Formats: sequence, C-alpha cells, structure tokens
Amino acid sequence: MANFQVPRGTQDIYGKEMTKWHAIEELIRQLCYVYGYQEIRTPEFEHTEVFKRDNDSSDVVNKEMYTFVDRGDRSMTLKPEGTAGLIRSFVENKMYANPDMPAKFYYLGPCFRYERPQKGRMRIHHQFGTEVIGVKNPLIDAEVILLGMNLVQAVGLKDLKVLINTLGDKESRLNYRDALKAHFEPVITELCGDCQRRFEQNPLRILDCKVDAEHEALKSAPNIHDYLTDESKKYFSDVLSVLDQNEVEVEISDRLVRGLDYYSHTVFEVVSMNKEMGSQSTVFGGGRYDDLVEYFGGPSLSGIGFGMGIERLLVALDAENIDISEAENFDVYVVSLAPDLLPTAFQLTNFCRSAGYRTDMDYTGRSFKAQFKSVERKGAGVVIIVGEDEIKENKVAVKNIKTQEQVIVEVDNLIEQLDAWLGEEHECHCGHEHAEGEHNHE
RNA sequence: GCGGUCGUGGCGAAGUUGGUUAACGCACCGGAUUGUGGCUCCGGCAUUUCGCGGGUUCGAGCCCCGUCGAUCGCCCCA
Repeated sequence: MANFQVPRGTQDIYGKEMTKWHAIEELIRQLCYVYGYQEIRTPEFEHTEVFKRDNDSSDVVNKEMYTFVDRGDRSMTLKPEGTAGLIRSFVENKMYANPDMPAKFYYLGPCFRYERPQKGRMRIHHQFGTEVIGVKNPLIDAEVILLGMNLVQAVGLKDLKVLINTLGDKESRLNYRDALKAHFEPVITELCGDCQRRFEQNPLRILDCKVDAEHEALKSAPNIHDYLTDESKKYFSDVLSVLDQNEVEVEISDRLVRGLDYYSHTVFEVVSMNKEMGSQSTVFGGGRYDDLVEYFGGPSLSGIGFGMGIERLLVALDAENIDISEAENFDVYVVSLAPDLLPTAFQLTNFCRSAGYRTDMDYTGRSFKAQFKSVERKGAGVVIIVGEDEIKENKVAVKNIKTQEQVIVEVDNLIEQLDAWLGEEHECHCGHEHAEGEHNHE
C-alpha cells in the first residue's frame, strides 16, 4: 500500500504553528538588521566534500548525512549544518576582499540529518545561524553570543544557561590531546566501546561520555586549561570579561567540546534547564574556527558563529508555557442574507481588499447564524451585511463588532466608513516597512 | 544504530479475563430564533470503522506476527 504519511522525522507546519514561525522569523530579521548581519542563502545541497572534510570524526558528517548521486554521477549531500556551505560561498565569491571586516552573516533554513527522531530532533530541522568572519577579537566572540541571547530573550525564554569553554589554538589542543592519550592509555580497556573509538579519533570527546562519567579516569582527567598556551589563555579570559561587562552570565564547562571537529578557542552552548526539554536541551551552540576559510582555499581568516534550532526553540517555549502565536485577525467579513446576493458580496469583498483591508466572506450561503460565527472565529472587526432591501438603494449595513454600532451606508462611502473604524489600527498591519522607531504603539 | 511505552472521528478521550448499536466531551452543521453571533434547548455528526498488512478464533479495537509512525531513555546534536 502506498505510504502517504509525511516521512519519518519531518512535519507539516501550518495554522497556529505557522504564526509562531512567522513571529520568530520576524524577530530574527529585525535583530540581525539591528546588529548589521546580512542574510545569506546557500544551496540546500552541496558537493559532498564541502561537508565531509578530511579526518572529520563527527557523527553528523560520518553517519547522518543525506548523500545521493545525481544524474550527472556527482555525489551530493543535503546540508546537515550551515557553516560549511557558508564558508565555501564566502571563499568562492571572494567576499574576503571586502574592506570592512569582519563580514557578518546570518542564515535561516532547513538542515537534514538522518537520525532517529525524538522531540526536538528532526530529520529536517531549521536553523537560524550567524557567522562572523575576518576579525579575531574577543569582542566578536561576545557579540555573537549576545546576539543569540538577545533573540532567545526577545522570544521570552528565561530558564537558560550559557555554557562556555575554550579549546585553545592548535598547539594547545595537540598538547592536551597527548596528555589525554597518556592519561587514558592504561585504562582504555575499562571504558565503553564508544570511548575506545574516541580514543583513536578524538580523545577530547571521551570527556563528555555519559556511560563512563563515573569512571575514576574521567574524574581525574587532565584539564584543558592546564595545557593552553599563554595566548589562548588570555584570549579566553578576555572573552569572559567582555561577556561579564555586558551582563551575560556564563558557566565555564571544561568538558564542553562540541560535535563538529573544526572548532578552536571559544565554544559555547546555550541549554534549557527545563526538564520537559529532555535530552535535546541545547537551544543554540557554536564556536570559533581558525582553519575553515583556509581549508576552502581562502586566506587565513578566523570565524565564529552559532546554530540555533527553531524546532528546539519552539519546544523550549512550550516547556515554559510561552505562547507567541499570533491571532491574524481579519479586518472585515462580508455576510449575505440570501444566496443570490453572493456575487454582490464578492464585489464588495474585493472592493475592501483593494483598499488594503484583510477581508473574507461567506461563499456558501449558510445560515445567518453560522455566518456570524465565522465573523467571531476570524476575529473580524467589522461586518458588512448585504441585504436585499438596502442593496436596491445601493446601500449596505456595516456593523462595528467592538462597539456594536451599526450604520447603513452608500456603497460608495463604504471605504470611508471602514477608514473611520479601522483606519488607525489598520496602518500597523499594512505590511509596509517601517523605519526603526516608528513603532510607537504597544 | 540500541532499549522501553504507545497509535480509536477534525481534536481530547472511554472501551482489558476477546461477543457491539464503537461511550462521553470539544469543535462543526441544522432547527427552536424565516434579516443580526457569543447563553439555553432539540437534532445531526467514525456511511464494513479503531495507523497499515497478515494470522489465531464461531467471533478482535481488544490476542499473535510483521510494518509504518509518535514518544521516552541511550547515542548524537540544533
């Protein structure tokens, strides 16, 4: 039998849920505008090698990618994350030639990962992400975190914690890696299978293993902070002090290493403390990368960014009982008192729409009572009642739902009446771009 | 990829030592109220139908197998 269900780990988004997405997307665009980050849209799929880089050990890249061969025999991959494609584009379009560094970007779109779905973990999920490339300065690290926190606060989340750590520069990491290997070598057979694999590929990841968390060797493991070069140490403490100056509370987590292999220096993760988030508690996370731009053939430039899961954000909002859905009420609803008046009602509807009023009508000739129920459901502020007697004189009844006031007006004066009742409020829903500061209502 | 729980109308949800006409609530539609909604009352609302496909049985929403999906934990991450 044909399977017409949505594919596993994907969803249809519509109705009330859609209005939440609109609200979030609007906040994102506003915020990025204020911060001066420009939107960039890179393809939903890329050549596989854009994502699968040499000696990458992460699961995202090695086990979860949607990879396929296209009709031209090329290996393509649906993007599992936002950074790689963006850096590829940055280099390919020579955006490093921009005299005003750093370059600041944001993106918003779907990511694809073949995983076993859970709440807050989808095979298609949407990420809002930022990347700032070209200037390596603790101020930038702080700015990126600030931007993310601003969004999360604008949306109303409270129950959050900012975890931060540093992986240091390459030299620091190599030293630390050697120290870890030396430390775990004698006991490696006592650790879980995953850890034995990590020992070879990326020993840093043994540190946040939950299976072996209680093992003596993990508790006594060397700390990254003892292996940082002076420069790396200073960079991290500068990041912390900038965050402190700007009133971002953070928790230093020396076991935070993150899943993608390209990070260096600052890494961070903002997690929800709410229990209902379950094991998918990271709302956004990211870090700095020193070698990625060069890897893609560009100059040696450092960058930093984060990815934020929109689905996760929505789960977190739910967990904290925050409803950001929007009513999307109608301005006008046109009611007809007899089925043969429907064409006239339709003309009036279009008349109102041309004037910019969000208008709907009854197309089915239902009972008057049923039509009025629609008025309520659609949240219309004004009802136009098309009746036989009035229409003969080219008039209609117009009722203001809020005040219950009802008048009979000439069709020619209809819009005038709507302007009088809805005019002021209406300006705010016109969809035109307002300059910042013009939004004085609220 | 591993383990547990679950899947009944648009939604919520009864239904278990397998015997039926598949409760109830919300929403929706019609009427009481033939041109003015939100309250009340009356009526309608799963047309072999209980995610899908097989099996056991005289008989299955309830039992068995498979499959698809959701969910929780692990893993991983946004």
